[in-house]
Amino acid sequence: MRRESLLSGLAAQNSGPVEFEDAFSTQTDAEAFFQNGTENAQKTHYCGVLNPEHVNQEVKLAGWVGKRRDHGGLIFIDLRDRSGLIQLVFDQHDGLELFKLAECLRSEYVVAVEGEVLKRSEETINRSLPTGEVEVRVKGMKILNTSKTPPFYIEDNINVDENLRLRYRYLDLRRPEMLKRLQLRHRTVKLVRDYMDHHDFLEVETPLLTRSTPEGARDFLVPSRMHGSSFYALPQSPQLFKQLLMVSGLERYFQIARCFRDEDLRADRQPEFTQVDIETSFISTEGLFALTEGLVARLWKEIRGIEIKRPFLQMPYREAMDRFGTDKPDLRYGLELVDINDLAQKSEFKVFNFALENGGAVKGLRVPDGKRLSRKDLDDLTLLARQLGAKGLAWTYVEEEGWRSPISKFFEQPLIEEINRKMEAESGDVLLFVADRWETTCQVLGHLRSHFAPPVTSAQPSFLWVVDFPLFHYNEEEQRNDSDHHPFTAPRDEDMPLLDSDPLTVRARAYDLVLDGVEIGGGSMRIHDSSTQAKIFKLLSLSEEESREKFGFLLEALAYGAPPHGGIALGLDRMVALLTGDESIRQVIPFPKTATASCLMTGAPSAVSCKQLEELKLKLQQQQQEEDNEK
RNA sequence: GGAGCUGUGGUGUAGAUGGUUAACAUAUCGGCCUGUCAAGCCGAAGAUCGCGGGUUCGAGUCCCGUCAGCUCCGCCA
Repeated sequence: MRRESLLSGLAAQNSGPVEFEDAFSTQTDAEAFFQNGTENAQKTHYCGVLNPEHVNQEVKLAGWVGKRRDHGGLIFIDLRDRSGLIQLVFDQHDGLELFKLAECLRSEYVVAVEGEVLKRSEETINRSLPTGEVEVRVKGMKILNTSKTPPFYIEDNINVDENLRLRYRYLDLRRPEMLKRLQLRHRTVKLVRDYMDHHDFLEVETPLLTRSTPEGARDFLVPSRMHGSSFYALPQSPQLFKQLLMVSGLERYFQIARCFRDEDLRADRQPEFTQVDIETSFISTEGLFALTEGLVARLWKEIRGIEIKRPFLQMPYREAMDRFGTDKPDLRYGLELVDINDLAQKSEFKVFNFALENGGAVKGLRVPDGKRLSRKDLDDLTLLARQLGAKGLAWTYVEEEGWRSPISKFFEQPLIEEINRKMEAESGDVLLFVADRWETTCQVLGHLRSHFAPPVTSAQPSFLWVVDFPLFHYNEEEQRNDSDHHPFTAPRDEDMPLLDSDPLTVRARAYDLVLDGVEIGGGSMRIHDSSTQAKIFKLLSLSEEESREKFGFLLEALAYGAPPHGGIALGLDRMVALLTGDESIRQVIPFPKTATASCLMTGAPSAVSCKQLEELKLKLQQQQQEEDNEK
C-alpha cells in the first residue's frame, strides 16, 4: 500500500518532459529497510536521503568516493551510493590519524564512515544538491577497497566513446543516470507483474532450449551433446508454448520473456531482448486491446505521470500505408502522402503513366516551405529514394507562376493547378512524387516523410493500433507466400473464402501497437482448430510431412479441445526506452551487444576448445578444409 | 550482403592547402592551501595519431586495404 501511494505521489510531480525520479525520494524506504534488517550493518542510511531532519544524528554510511576537494587542513569528499551524494568533511582538528587516511582517498575508493550530520551554515548550502543543506563530519573511516583511476568520469552527461562504456559497463552502470535507468526498468517490470496478477494472469516460464522451427527470423542454435548432430534453438518468442498453455486450460498467461533472433542489429534491435508476452483464451480482439491499453496507460501514468486517452485509435494497415507510408506511423505530425493516381493519368509524364499501367500507384508528398531545399538537397533525396527501392524521385518547386521542375513540361497548367489543389500546395513548397508499385511508392514516400518530421512539441504520446494486416505476403526470393505475422495467426472470418481464390488479399486478425512511430508490440488471434492450421501450413508451401514433422505437436494439441485464444507481445526494452526518452534500447539494457552482436566486456562470442567441439561432435569448416588439404 | 559517419596522451577535443620539438582542456602524480562543491595556485609526467601497406625527400594530414564502434538499407515483427 505504501508503495502505491509513493508511486502516485511521484507521478504527480513528474508530468513534464522525461525526468527520472530520485532513486529514493522518501526517507521512509531506506529507513524501513535498515530498521528491518541487520544485513547491512555498515550503513544506517543511504547517502542521498540525508536532510535537515537528520541533524545531530550519528550515521554510518558506505559508498564510493566521488569528487575530492582538498584544502590542506580541511578535506571535502563527495560520498556516493545508489541513492545519491552527500558531502563528507574531514577536519585535521578531529584527529591526525583519520585525517592522514582521508588524504589517501582517491576516486572510486570504497569507504565506510561514521560521523555526525551537521546543518551547513547558510552561505555554504549547496542548492543544486538534494542533500546540500547538510554534511557529515566524519569521526571514523575504514577504506574497504582502493580503485584504479577509472577510464571515464563516473557522473551523468559524460561524452565518451560507447566502445569504452561497453568495455567497462560495470563502471558505466555506476553512473547515477544509468542506475536510475535500471531502477526505472525494475519498476516497469514490477508494475507489469502487479497489473497482470491483478487481472488474474499466471506467470509461467517456458523453455529456452527448444526446437528450431521454420519461418520468422534466423535461430540461435545450441548443439546437443547427448544427441549428436542435433540442435536446440533459443526461442524467437515463446509463441508455441503460450498457445499450448491455452490448450492446457491456463486461460490467462503472461511472462517477462527473453527472446532471441539472429538477425542484424539496429538501435532498437538486440539479438536477445525482452518481451511482455501475453496470451488469453475466450477473449475478443477488443477485449485484448482494452487489457493492453490498461497496462500501457498504467505504465505511462505511474512512471511518466501522463494520463493517456483511451481507447487508442485504430487504423487498418492499408490506410496506414496509404496515408503515412509505413505500418508504424508517427501521428504526432501531418505531412500525409497524397494519392494522385487519377491526376497522374492525365499527364504526359511516361514514368507516371507506366507505373499506373502496371497496377502501381503515384503519390505525392508536400514539403512545406520546400524552397529552402537546394538542387543538391533534391538530388540527395533522389539518391535516397533510389536506395530505398524506388526507380526515381520526381520533384518540383511550387511557385506563383507554376512549377519549376524538370518534369513541368509534361503537365498542362490546369493539371498543375489541380494537383496543387489536391496536395494543398502553396507557393514556396516543394512537391515530391514517387510512381512505382503501390507498396514501394508508399514506403519510399513514408521514409521521406519522416525525413521532414518537425521537432516534437507535444508531450502527449500518440498510441495507435494498426489492424487488418494481410495474412500473407509474397516472398520473391523463395517464390512463395510467407506469413506476414506468423503461421498461427487466424484469418478474418469473412475473408476465409478468399484463402483458396486470392490468398494475398486475406486479412489477418493481427494487430500492432504503435507509439510515436515505434512498434512496441504485436499479436493476433490464433487459429484454434487443426484443420484450418493444416490448411495454412499448406498455403505456406509446407508439405504435409514437413508440417507434421515441425509442428505435429501443435496440430495434435489443437485437436484436443483447444479454446479460442489470442495474445500480444510487448517489447519491454523499447517501452522502457520510450519511458526514459532514450534513442537506443542499449541505454536500458544492462549488458547490451554491439552492432555486430559482440559483448565488449566479456568478449563474447569466443572460440571454444577442441575438446568442447569434440564432445558436441562438431567440426569447424576451417578445420575440415585443413584436413582435406592434408589428404 | 550494401551505404554513410567516427577512430589523435587516461578522457574529450584542436591540428587549412602534406613540412622540423603534435596543441588545448580535464583527469593523473608531487607541492602549497581550513569552507569547497566544475575548489584554487605552482610544478611534473603522459600520445610514433586504430592497425597494415602505398605515394612522397617528408604522411596525423593523400591513396588502398583492414579492424572496431555508431546510423541506415537489405534482413528482422
